[in-house]
Amino acid sequence: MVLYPLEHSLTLPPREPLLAVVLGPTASGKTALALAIARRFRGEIVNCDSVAMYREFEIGTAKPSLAERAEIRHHLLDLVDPTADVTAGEYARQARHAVRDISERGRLPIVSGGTGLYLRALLEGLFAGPQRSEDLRNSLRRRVEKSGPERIHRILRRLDRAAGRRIHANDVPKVIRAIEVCLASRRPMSDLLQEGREPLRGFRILRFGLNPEREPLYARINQRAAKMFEQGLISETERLWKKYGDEARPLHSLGYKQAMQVLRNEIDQNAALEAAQQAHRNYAKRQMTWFRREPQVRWLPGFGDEPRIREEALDVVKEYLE
RNA sequence: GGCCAGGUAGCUCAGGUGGUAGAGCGCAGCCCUGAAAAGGCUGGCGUCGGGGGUUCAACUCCCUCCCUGGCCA
Repeated sequence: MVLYPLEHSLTLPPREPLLAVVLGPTASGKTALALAIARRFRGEIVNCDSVAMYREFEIGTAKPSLAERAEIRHHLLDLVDPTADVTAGEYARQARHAVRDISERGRLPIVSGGTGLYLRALLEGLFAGPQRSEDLRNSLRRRVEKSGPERIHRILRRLDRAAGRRIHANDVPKVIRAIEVCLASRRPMSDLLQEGREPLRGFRILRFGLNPEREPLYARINQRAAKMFEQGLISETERLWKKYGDEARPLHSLGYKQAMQVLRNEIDQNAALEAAQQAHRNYAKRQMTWFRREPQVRWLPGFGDEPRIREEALDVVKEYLE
């Protein structure tokens, strides 16, 4: 925290630049709202969607169109190769860089996306933990396959009692990460967490949360998934599968995962569509749970492309800039 | 019309020598500190198709009716 001892006196602190954030569940119209704000206030958009960072994944990611990208500059889109692994830490570093760069050029940075962890990493920071270790993860995963999740949870309880209590044994990825942190840093992860995070400084942050009603949101998710299949999601998946193989992580994400099942002849196209719609709906619900506890969110009761929602948001940004 | 198999939670289905029922999915709520579009936790009284009978007690046995699917006419 930057302290201004004279905050309440006549000497006001210098006004910090604004950072706008658009969050909300998938298909709630984040892209439309971010674009509207960018057009009106000379903004540039910083993507905060994990899968949209991968190049060549187009149809299933609902990235902004090429025309929109030509009109408004976008950052952290199409940034990495499909075989690479993006991480929250790497995202946060790059996104902070982008946000500062935009602001220094006198533009309004607008962060838009639905990946809650990445957003938190960007704004609040992560704890000073080690990066991932693939060898350790693989060996722990093998142990889970052989003897079940309880086995490695016992290891965690020995290394870090508090973390063992907090993380359920069945939550294998989190158990593995906690063990990894303890071993690599030679300290309990709980201690490291106590030491806190390094938040993004130097901005006034204005968070917009899109919160349409559940039923219309689910309907829109269903429509959008159907459209992705119509537009050739399966052939895009096939092309990327042939080019990069099973290891490409985004092939396991929503929509692509179901398209892969079709390509492997495990399910038919109709079942794939229904499964993809279901997966997107489940995802939207988890996003809402995550975002509900995000601090200081200005909630907008509708979709980002509705005129009344857009006008409300634009008015708020205007107030903040005055 | 006859025979067979079924009718149990929103859906797909388990189950019970008679003591009023579960599982997966859905749905809802929640958790989340470098795989996060991942992963996990919690929540189930529902006329056990309708009616009648036997019984202390029936969703479970008996009778009957209705519905669905299949086969045969």
